[in-house]
Amino acid sequence: MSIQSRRERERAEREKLIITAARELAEAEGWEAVTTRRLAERVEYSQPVLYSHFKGKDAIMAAVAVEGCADLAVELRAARTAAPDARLAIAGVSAAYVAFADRHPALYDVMFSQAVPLPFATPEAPPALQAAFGELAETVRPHAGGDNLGALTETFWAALHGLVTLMRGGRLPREHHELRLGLLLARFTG
Amino acid sequence: MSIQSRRERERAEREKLIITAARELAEAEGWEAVTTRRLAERVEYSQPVLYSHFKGKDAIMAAVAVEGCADLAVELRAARTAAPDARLAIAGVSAAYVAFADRHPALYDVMFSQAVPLPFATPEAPPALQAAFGELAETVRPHAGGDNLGALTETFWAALHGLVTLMRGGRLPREHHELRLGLLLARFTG
DNA sequence: TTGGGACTCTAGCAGCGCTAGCGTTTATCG
DNA sequence: CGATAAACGCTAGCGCTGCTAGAGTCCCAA
Repeated sequence: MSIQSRRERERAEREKLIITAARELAEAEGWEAVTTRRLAERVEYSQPVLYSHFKGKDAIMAAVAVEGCADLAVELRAARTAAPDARLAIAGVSAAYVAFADRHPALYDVMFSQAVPLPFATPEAPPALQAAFGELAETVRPHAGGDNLGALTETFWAALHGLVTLMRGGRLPREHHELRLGLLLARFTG
Repeated sequence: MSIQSRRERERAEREKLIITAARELAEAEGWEAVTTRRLAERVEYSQPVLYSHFKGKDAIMAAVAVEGCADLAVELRAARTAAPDARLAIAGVSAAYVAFADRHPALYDVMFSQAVPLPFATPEAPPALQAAFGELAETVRPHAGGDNLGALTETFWAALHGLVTLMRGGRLPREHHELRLGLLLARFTG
């Protein structure tokens, strides 16, 4: 029994190693630089080993995305609980969200922009993902009034996401970012 | 003189043919199906001909994106001018925007999501792109109050873009779409 | 008619995601 | 302890990608 469990543990460690290596490579050089060959070389195994852990490159990206969601949830929670009132909370959480996307562009992309094989808007979505959304919802709640909290949170999230992605794609000028964020907050804290 | 101009005209026609073929292929099967080989076969020329017109696949995508912007501008203008008042105008334009993204997902992606070699948020941006943004700005203007029109338009656009992309990426449930759009409009038409 | 230049083609490079099948290493059982 | 079988990771290779060098053809001007 102990031998088998040791092998399972080693397998799990290697899987974690693959995910971490993929994330580091992506964050350092972007996802286009994450090839199965480079990834295999980095974890010091041959290419086919990757496929004994994951169905394909997409699945590796999905695993990285889940990790990213957990990290984001932690940061959003910290920003929310550190704020003295609801108004500063939504401002702080928004700033934290944008800062996360800015600090981890490749991670953010795989979480929310790229197509990855993950269930998102369903009860089967990864808990880390639901946790991140939950933090946003708790932040929005005091400003919801009579509106549907879930839908309002989704709308606010979408606005943040749009600001982040359009700016990073060069579609919006960086210089007015703070102004835009302020306008958005004004419209959602009315 | 006439011979040279004929050749230039034929060259321009072929370039247009390439762009149209790329767009049709992308709209029918997505950008991952648009390979230089398939595209060359479709226009009945060899691969290298593509590179005598465009620097690379990215440049072809950029040309398609510009075409898409022109189309979008036309549709937004139609929706805006058909509305009887400012409130219905912003609702109609928003609906037209979302409908455009829904009908032309590949086109929308290359315009606003994918990385393409185009100047966006600068005076050198393609006129078609500025026209599309201008339509949005004219729609937002009556609701701007004392706020900076450009920044407010950018913010509203970002919100629409976020709703569209998160929904199409499976991050937002489709069923609450109308509700979310309504909440957004309520917040921006105060 | 002929020389020269513009133009398009064939063929190929390096790299991609992914996998079949071989060889070694490892655990189990007589 | 020694033989057997299975688990495992490797090498090698497939079909594809974007892109390009260089050969060959065609057309226009003198």
